Amino acid sequence: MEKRRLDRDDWLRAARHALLRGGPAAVRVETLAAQLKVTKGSFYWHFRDRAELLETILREWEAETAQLVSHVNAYADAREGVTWLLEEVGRRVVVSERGEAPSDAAIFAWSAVAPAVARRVARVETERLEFFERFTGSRERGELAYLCYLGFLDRRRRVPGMSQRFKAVMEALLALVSEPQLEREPA
Amino acid sequence: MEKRRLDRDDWLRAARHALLRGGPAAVRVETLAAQLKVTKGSFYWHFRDRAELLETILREWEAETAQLVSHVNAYADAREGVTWLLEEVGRRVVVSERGEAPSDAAIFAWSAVAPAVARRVARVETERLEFFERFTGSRERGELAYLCYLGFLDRRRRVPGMSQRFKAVMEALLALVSEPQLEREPA
DNA sequence: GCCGCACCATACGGTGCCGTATTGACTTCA
DNA sequence: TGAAGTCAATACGGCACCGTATGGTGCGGC
Repeated sequence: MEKRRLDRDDWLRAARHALLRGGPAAVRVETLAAQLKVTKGSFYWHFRDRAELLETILREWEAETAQLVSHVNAYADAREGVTWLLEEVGRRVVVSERGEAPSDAAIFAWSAVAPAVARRVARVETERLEFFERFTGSRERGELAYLCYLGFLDRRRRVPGMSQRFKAVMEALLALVSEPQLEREPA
Repeated sequence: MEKRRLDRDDWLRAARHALLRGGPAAVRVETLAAQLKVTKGSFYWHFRDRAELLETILREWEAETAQLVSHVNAYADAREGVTWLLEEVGRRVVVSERGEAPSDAAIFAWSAVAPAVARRVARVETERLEFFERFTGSRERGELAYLCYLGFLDRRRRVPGMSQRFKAVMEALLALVSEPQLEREPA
């Protein structure tokens, strides 16, 4: 039944899932081993130690998100880029819940309790913010849009079925930040 | 030097701070004891166990936030309520970093890794959302505004000095969601 | 058919943490 | 002064986890 031997990626999948659900503290070698129905003898074959496992997950995320940014920046028309981005991120929001890919939500929650991770996450975020700034034509609105995305990731964990609303919420958001700012009435 | 004897609230302060910085996994009896320069013999005088400590923090937060909501709802004019709210929350954002009061940021990060906490947080959030809905006159914009607040709490952890920008960011946000939605152009 | 490699099991020492039990010390007030 | 109450130190058993050391097992190649 099932596969008998595991590879490095089986461990990574399990670890990503644990990280998403319970944070870094839940990524424990012996617990993962139990879930995978092997002993930790297997783990220490594929990884030097627990730190290497976590570091690998973080690096994967950095690579994936960097690729995403560079891809969306390749669009001449920012609006087209956003359309593609929404589609793509919408997909990832789903697959990452299974541990198939690194997840923004997991990494952000992790960064909240690990300053070293927070610094690396912040570096990635500047690229994202620059994109949103260009898209909305305003540093201020770009930031607000991004904060909204962050809030969605957070709140989604508390609201079952919110993942399905991703596209709808994001489109409402873009409609808001794309509107030209109205003039303040002089009196 | 300093105070010699501790009371329950000394432990709570330390625990809130640890929760904010490192999440629930960082709230450890012996670690807190070391920080407070006593042994855990003291802790188990003031609390039945670790669970009671965490439960107390959560309850305090629930009580504080409920009070906040009911106070802001007492304003006949929602705009006045928001003005007060911003002032008040801006204050708390600062004091909570010292552990003096329960912090939204700490609780939310906690709820990300503890489903039982997430359920209780979600309950509180419906009240908040209802207020923002009334204020913005739109369920959609109210939600977006709240998501933005959540995002701010998250991102603030990665950006030193962002707390100072709280008021500015929130005012930009309110300006955005208060604007009457423009009509979609028919063609 | 057996050799070697890739993967896993077993067993161990070490550490950090929880919670209990017991004793000690300092304070308050009769 | 002495008894009761409050807070803290010490010492212990237990568990979960990390990482290591070493032995076991199946499978491809020769």
